[in-house]
Amino acid sequence: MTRWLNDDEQRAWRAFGLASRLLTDRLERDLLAGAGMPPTYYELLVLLSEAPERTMRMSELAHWTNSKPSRISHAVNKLEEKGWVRREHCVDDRRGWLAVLTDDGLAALRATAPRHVASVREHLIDLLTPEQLRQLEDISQVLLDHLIEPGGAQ
Amino acid sequence: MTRWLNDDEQRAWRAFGLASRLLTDRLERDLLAGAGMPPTYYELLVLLSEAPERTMRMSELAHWTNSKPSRISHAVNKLEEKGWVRREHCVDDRRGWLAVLTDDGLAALRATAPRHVASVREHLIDLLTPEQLRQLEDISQVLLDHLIEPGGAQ
DNA sequence: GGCGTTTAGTTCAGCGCGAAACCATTCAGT
DNA sequence: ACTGAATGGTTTCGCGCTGAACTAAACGCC
Repeated sequence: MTRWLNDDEQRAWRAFGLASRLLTDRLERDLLAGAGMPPTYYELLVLLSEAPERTMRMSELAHWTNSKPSRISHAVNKLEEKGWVRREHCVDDRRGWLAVLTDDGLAALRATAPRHVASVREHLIDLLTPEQLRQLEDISQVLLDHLIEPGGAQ
Repeated sequence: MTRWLNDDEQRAWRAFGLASRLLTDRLERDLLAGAGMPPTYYELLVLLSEAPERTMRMSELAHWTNSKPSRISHAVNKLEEKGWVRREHCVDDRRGWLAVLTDDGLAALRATAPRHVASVREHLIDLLTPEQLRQLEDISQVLLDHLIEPGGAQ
């Protein structure tokens, strides 16, 4: 009844599972060592830095990071403590809050980015041929089309 | 000075990063719903079930899961509470402990496996062509050769 | 044999996260 | 205008994990 994995499938799945876990761990360690923050926080700073006015609604941050509101709330708290982000009341909807990237936050991001990019290069990009990189993108896109929830994350 | 990512690299990296995170999350949710345990615990049961006498040293478990001793210690505690694993003193080295998969543990694993395999199929294997699956394995292997620490996990 | 060093494993404090309960504001239907 | 439902965020609690400090047993070397 159960369609078990054959040898090829087994090997591919195990290799992929382990590789993506190790890569994630490694990038996390590098970023933590270099920037004192986890990748998820870094991602928030990147999003804010690319947004108009360096500002985003909490719910937008949750949406674009495919995560739950509570995570954003926790994260923005921590980033606020570090002085990298500040909250502002939302004018047109008094339930909402805006997260604003501060100058210090932008500086921290700029100081960190080179090391992070170098890490991504070292442990992923530069290991693969351009052809493999294209294959990886195609494969990832297939997974994303399947996995992304229609309305984004809640 | 910094070699920034070009567009192709950027897209590949972002797609891969997000896809592997979403896949991990999804498999975790499925497994948690179906078996009441996180994937990491499941992995331990699998390892034990394949080991001679359904038995392994704590340090071996740590080695093969590429993880730290403290994680194994916590995990085996929890699995012991559930009655799926029990500890036995190691005879030839009285510092060490053996983790033994109980009959209940094996039963729990067997009851869970089909749903887990179905989940892996649904969200990964069956989405890809055999060609893509082979590419994914090759790519993963490149990463593993680079990332695996010579002596296993520390 | 005795003593410092290494090794196996546990414990404790703290982190990032999710689920669920909760509060405040806004919206929809009448 | 009023009331019930939906929405935006926060808070509390518990989980799995890590790093560091710690205990106990084994090893190396004289």
